Amino acid sequence: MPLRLHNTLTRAIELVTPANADGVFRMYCCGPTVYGPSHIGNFRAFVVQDVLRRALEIELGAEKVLHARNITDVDDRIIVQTQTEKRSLAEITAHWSGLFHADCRALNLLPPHYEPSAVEHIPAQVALIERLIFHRHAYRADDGSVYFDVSTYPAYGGLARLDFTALRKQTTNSAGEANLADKYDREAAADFALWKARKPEDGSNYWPSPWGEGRPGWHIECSAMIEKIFGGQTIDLHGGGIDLIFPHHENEIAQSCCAHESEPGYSFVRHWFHNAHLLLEDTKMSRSLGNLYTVADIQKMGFDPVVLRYVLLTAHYRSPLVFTQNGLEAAQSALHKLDKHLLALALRATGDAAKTKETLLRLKKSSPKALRWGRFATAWEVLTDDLNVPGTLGEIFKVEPKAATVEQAKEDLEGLLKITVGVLGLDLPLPETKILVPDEIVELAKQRWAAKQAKDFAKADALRKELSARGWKSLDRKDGYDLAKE
RNA sequence: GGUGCGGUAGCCAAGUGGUAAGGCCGGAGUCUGCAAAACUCCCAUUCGUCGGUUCGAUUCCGACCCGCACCUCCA
Repeated sequence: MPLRLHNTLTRAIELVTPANADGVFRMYCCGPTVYGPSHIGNFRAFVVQDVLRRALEIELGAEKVLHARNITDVDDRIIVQTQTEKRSLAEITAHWSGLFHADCRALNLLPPHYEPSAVEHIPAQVALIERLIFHRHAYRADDGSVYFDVSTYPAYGGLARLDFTALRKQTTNSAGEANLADKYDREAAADFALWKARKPEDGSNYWPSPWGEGRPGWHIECSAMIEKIFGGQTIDLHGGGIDLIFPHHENEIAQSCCAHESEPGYSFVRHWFHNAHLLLEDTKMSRSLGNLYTVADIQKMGFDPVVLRYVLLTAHYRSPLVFTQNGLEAAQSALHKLDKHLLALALRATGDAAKTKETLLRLKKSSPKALRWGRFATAWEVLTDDLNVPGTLGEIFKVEPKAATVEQAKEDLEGLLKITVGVLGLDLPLPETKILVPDEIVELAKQRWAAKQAKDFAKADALRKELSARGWKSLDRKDGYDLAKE
């Protein structure tokens, strides 16, 4: 079955296919604003987009997918930081984007083919704003800021399906606060900034423009970078968190469509792909609320990032997902189970325990598209229905790791690797975790093993209790033992 | 208030007009001195509530209750 996905624009499940004659699928995803650590809720979006990309590469071939994800490195909050921390914008954004990339690697995210920076695309943004002013979709305010005139784009609100006549009359926002329209020098509350005029508190963070010094507004960067990277043609898919539907993506549509109004039939994006949020105790995880966890926090809790990746995939991408410690533990156990299935199939396929590791490594290095599905074809079928990852996981576990024949084991081994590592990006098996054992624990364990060898079970049991009191346990084998934390 | 999404076992979570996938936890057993690991088996007469349509609804329709999100900082 070809891949089908929910499209926010039409609210329907649609086939995702490349529109262009070259057969290349072009996707753009809104990336992080690098003013602080990215949290695991941010990564839900990037993990989901990564699975989509991998699925597209399976379907179309890796060379037929182009993926762009921007870095927002100019923004009000970053500029405030340059002043409070007395560091340059470049210094701050380099620091946080470096950490972001490290987290991406830890989560096994494929690097995008393009990773444009907003600061590096200021001329492209200025050029786009000029086009909008030329076509009378934007106006310069007295202070030198430029705003998009929403009233010139009748289709505005189409993505979010908001009623703008009602919205304009609204005098309070969701929190019951007064509408902030008057704070800005714009003609209508719905108008949004394309260019923000320089203010004294901006420090050295301003750029020249035909309207005076200042900096670009947020929404224009994506429109400009998409234009630049993909040559102004319609792109196949645009992704982001559900919170970006309005106003960010709504505004992008308005900007890009108005800039192209001289081209009849122009469409900006064919398919809009939005994921629901990660929640913490029924509340959205967000930087402003301060209720966030980072990838580093998860590692400090003793979990490998692949466990987090699994957790982020346990709910369908359009459903909210509540993050809990319990969820991490369940994910770790489930991954362990998959790991066992993988080893069982590899052992059967190779018939030789010594060869399994080497075989697994070799298969993992090969292109996922080249691998066979075996009995995991149904898992893929389920995935193609709107990226139903929970359903896919169910299908994966339904396949008994006992293959009927060696040939089937070989095929299944490829299939299991293809779906888990190749599509879901769950890089199994789990790396063996190295644990530091205190000397006193090592000594107690030695004594216990000696007592056990001497068949002094009373002493051995007493020592096991000693170990337990210190939080450790001995896992005995025939020829020795391992130590583990209880 | 407007708009949208959702309420499925102890927890997480798919799904379908024909009688409930899967994961975690838990229980029983096999095997080991013990413990663990591993393996086998068990674990929702029921899908928020109340009505309706239907031979039949968890699945469709209506009402209601509850939760979450968005309504110009947000992945």
